[in-house]
Formats: sequence, C-alpha cells, structure tokens
Amino acid sequence: MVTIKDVARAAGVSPATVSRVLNERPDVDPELAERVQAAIVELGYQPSRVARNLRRRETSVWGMIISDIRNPFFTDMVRGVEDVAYGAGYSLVLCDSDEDVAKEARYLDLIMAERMAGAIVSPASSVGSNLNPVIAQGIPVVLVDRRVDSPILDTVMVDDRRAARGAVEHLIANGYRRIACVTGPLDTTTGQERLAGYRDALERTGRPPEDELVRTADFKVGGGFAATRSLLELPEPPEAIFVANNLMTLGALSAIEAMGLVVPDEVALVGFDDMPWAPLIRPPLTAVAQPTYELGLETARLLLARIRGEKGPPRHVMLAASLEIRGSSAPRQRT
Amino acid sequence: MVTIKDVARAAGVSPATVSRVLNERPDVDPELAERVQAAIVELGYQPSRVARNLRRRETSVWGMIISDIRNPFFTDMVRGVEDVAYGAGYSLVLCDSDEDVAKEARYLDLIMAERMAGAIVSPASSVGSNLNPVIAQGIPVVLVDRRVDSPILDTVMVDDRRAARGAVEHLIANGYRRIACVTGPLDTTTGQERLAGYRDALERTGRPPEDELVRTADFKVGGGFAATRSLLELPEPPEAIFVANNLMTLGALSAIEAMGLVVPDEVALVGFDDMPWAPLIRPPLTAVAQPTYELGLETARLLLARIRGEKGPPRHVMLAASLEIRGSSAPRQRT
DNA sequence: CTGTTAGCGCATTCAG
DNA sequence: CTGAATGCGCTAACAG
Repeated sequence: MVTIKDVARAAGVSPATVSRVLNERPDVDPELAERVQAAIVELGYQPSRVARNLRRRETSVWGMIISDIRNPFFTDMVRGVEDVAYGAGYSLVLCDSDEDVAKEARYLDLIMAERMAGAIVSPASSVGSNLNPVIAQGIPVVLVDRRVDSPILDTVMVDDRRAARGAVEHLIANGYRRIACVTGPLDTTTGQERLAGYRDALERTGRPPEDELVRTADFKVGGGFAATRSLLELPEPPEAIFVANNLMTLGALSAIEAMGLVVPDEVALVGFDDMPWAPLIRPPLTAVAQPTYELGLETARLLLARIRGEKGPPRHVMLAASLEIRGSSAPRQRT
Repeated sequence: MVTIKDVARAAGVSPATVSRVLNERPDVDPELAERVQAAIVELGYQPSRVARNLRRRETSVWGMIISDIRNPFFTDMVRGVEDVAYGAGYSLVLCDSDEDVAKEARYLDLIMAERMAGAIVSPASSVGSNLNPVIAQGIPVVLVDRRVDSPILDTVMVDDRRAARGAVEHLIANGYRRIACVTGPLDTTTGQERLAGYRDALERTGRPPEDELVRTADFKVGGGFAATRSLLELPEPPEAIFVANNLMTLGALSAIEAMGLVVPDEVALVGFDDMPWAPLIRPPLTAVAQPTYELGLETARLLLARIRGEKGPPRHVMLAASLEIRGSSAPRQRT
C-alpha cells in the first residue's frame, strides 16, 4: 500500500505538499508540483478517501434508497439524480430496500455510519420508516415519490391524487361505470393518494365509492395479478380497472390474458406509470405518465442546495403527471 | 458528533472496552458490556465506519458497476448479488457506467479510493476498460456478463454464442431464409459473441453470412430502432430479424410498428433477454431467456470466496440460456 | 511558498 | 479481563 508519505519521500517534499498538490491548491511551486505528479504516477499512488474522509469529516458520496430496483420508475429517477450528482462531483450509492422497512433501516445506518454527504429516500412506509436519526446527525435528506408522516423535510412528489382522479374520470367519460381500483400498500403515500384520487373521481360524478371494487396489493407483479383476478371473478365483475403502478399493471394484464378476456370490450384498463412497451401491446395501454427523470433532477437539486448550506423551511416540489390515452380505455361499446 | 470516547466516559470505561463491546468480543465483563450498551443507546452513538475502515484497512462494501441501470437485465442480476452480499454482511454500492468508459473509470477510482472489499464489473468495453489498477491494489474483481481482453479474472457468463445460434437456427427451422442481425457494440464480448452465434447458424446451414443484413447498434432503444428501420428499408428487406438485446428489441418493435408491418408475416422477430411484457404483446415475443438472477448469485459467490481468501486459478462459470418460443417467430406462411 | 505538528475516530497492541 | 498508548493515511493549523 503506497501512501502519501511514500510519494513525499520519492518527490523529496513533505506529505503536506503532496496533499496540497492532490487538492489542487494554487500555492504550490510548479516545479515541486511536477515532481509530485511524477512520483504519483511512478508509484501508482491512489489517495485513500477513507483517510481523507476521516480527516475532513465529510464525504463526497450520496446515498439513495429506493424501494424496488426492478421497477423502471425508480431506475429512471436514479438517472436524473445521477446526472446532477455526477456533475457536482458526487458519487451516488444506490440501495434497494425492497419495500422492506428492516432493510431500509440497515441502509439508513450505512448512510450514517459512512457519514455520507446527503441522502435521497423513497420511504418503504410512511409510518414505519424512521429517518430521524439521519436527520439528527445533520445529514441532509430529501424525500422523493413518497412522504413520511412525521419529519419536516424537502420533498419532490408527483400529484398522485390528481393524476389518479384524471385517469378514473377518463374512464367515466368513456362510458365505464363499474370501475375498480388496484392500489398499493396503504402505508405508502402513493398507495393512499392514488386510491383517494380514484374515490374523488367517483364522488364527483355522484357515484358512491364501492369498496367491493377496491383491492390493496403490494406494488409488485404478483400482487397485481392476484388482485385483478379476484376482481374479475366477482359475480358482477368491473367494467374497467385502474391499477396504481406499473408492475401491478403487468400483473393485471397477465391475469386478464390468463382468463381469456378482451381489452377493452370485456374489461378496460388504465395503468399508472407509462412504460416503453405500453404502446406495443394489443390494445396499447392507457397510462398515467410520470416525469420520472425530472423527479430525479429536482430531487438532486434540492439535496445539492442543502449540502451547500442552504437554510430555510422545507421545500415541496410537486410535478404534474399526464395521461397517455391509448386503446385499452377506448370508449365503451355497449352491447 | 458523539464518539467512542463520549460513550466510554458515560459508561465509566475506556474506549478500548467500548470498542470490544462494539465488535462483540467475548472477553468483556457482562456488566460492563451492559453499561456500554446503555450509554450507546442513551447518547445515540453511531460508530464511524470511516474511522473503522481506516484503522482496519478494510471495508464491508462491495462495488458493482453495470453498464445501464435502466436495463432490466442488469437490475435483475443486481438482486442476485444483493441477496448474497446482504446475507454475508456486506453492503452493495451500485454504479452505472452508462456504457461509458470514462464514467466507468471514475467509478473504478472510487472503488479503489474507498478501499472497497470487492468489485463486480460488467465492463463497458472489452478493450477500453482497464481493471488493472484495481487488481493491482489487491481488490478482488469478478466479471459478469462481459469479459475484457487482458486480465485473468473470475468470470460469470451466459453462453451467448450458443444461445444466439439457437435463436437463429430456430428461425431457419421455421422457414425464414433472409435473416438479419442487430447486434451490440463490437467492443463488448456480448456484442461479438451474439453476432458470432448468428453467423454460426447461417454457416451451419450452408448459407453464406450476409454482412448486408448485419447492423451494429448501441444496446439501447434508439439504436435498435434505427438499425431495424435501416434493415426494413433495404430494397430486399429481411424476412426475420435477430436482435441481440432487450432494449434494442423494444426499438425494433417500435420501428416495425411505425412502418406498419405485421409480425411475423412480414418480418419475424427474435429478441435476446426475455422480458415480463414479452408474452403480452401481439404477437407474443420469442426471446432468449437469460438466467439473470442466477448470474448475480454465482457472481456474488465467487467474489465472496475471493474476499475470504480463496486462492487458485480464475474460475469461469458459464450458464445456459433458453429460448422462449412464442408467436413472433411462428412458422413462415409462404405467400 | 513549504515543512512540522497535531489530530480526525477507531482498533489494536501491550502491560497490568 | 481492562486501560493506556500508538498509529491507520490524510489534511488543517501553525511556524518559518
């Protein structure tokens, strides 16, 4: 292991001077700097960030905890964060909580233990996720996509409730009456709000919300499949289904396929999160399109500002989603 | 910032004893240990891994560099790695090189600078990716999905060549003759081998490989789209296309859709990497299914063994892929 | 402009 | 079994 001392000795200077060269401080004699550079190359020296971090009491790493790395929604967002972080000289450490509060807690510990510069979290649960220790340690935290109940933090969200309402209103406008909803876990704000938006739409049109037609699943393919099948096996099945995330929509499509039903004639479908393959299936899928990459950008910018010392009350950014109307929710053909 | 000294003072012991408690060393008086635990809780003490890493000269973090975080193939693999790492007490840091050798180099630097315990890399280029410095630092490295030219490292691969050959032979068996290939960058081993497999299949059947029908794209949606369109605009377009990864297949499907062509009657299609939505499109997509999660598991196990000190020559694990036959490559209807 | 000195927070000697 | 002393590799503060 070649250290700063070895370089100093080889260049005939003191370790402090090597350190100055490494940190590109202007107050170094060009000739010495050159000798140091040469020694660094010659010895293949790689400064230890571990030591540097200890000494400086700061790191150049951000931690980002998402709840499902297999969900394209999150990975698109990650790209937005990454681009800002990379541009500002930070590295991004990605952690996958797998919708599991225990795993999430472990990654939060890691963020604290590594004294990371900042954290971006999409909490696994609005009640079970405890960010307080991280905040108490003075590490800036920004929430994205989902909120938690207690702390006062910067957040970047999509207007889920409005988007969900719009999706269901679209179904109503297209002549569907018995509309079901497959939402996510009710301890996530996205699960809550998308369900609330569904109910908003029904109430607006004077239709009482029918809890018989609401299913709560896990934001994953399997949950969407089971929930959809249970809906379609009702004595009086729904005419249309609003599914509150992309993976569950995949499950819903499989369930419909497995039961041999025709979309939208026998059951119409609107999903949440637009996907690259949505236009390619038959019929093409109507879906709420979220500004995923922009969510990442905004989140990263807020975090960067806090890391740079910006004070003041928490900021809440709310981005709008749009509805991509395609064939799976085509106007109802009454039979 | 509460340190080990604060805890020691609060518990009325020495820092060394606190350290022993933290590391669950058996040689501590139970009563003292209890007092230390109490003090830790009381003060909300969180040991600094930065300091611990410096002192121990080792970390409990793995670095994993993948070339595209938006590609489900990689994220599935990540889950496999994660499960092994998590189980063995390691944390996984995910880095996205975005198929860019420069970004990759930066993340490799990070792995070295942070003195990570091990690295898993899916190199952006078989020639441009330079892992030697990492290896020289004594950090165990395992390659997954792609190889690099020079170093002798453990690798975990899929038998790309054989899988590609099988896919193309399937098209031939189903009556297609003019078969095109959209492959990836030729400085990736996957790009090379899948093309080689395509050529193998053609040669076996006595058909000369036709370079006119080969396109090299970027393993991304846009590249697949452009390559496919250019193939279909040929004076004598192909009867079938073999596309060498999932994202490019998405692009190919869009191109075919945009040109209003019917699959498989006007052009048949076989993709590489099976996707959850592959059975849902019309017609369902025939694709080479890779054992993604298992790739991750095997890779992580090899790395774990090396970290634990296993010596010996490099090990090369090769997993087989399977062909999921669906409608997009149905037997040709001669007109 | 440069070298010397002194820690960052922790784990590991070595005495006791 | 426990505490005091030492240093991991680096940078900040201070002299010169």
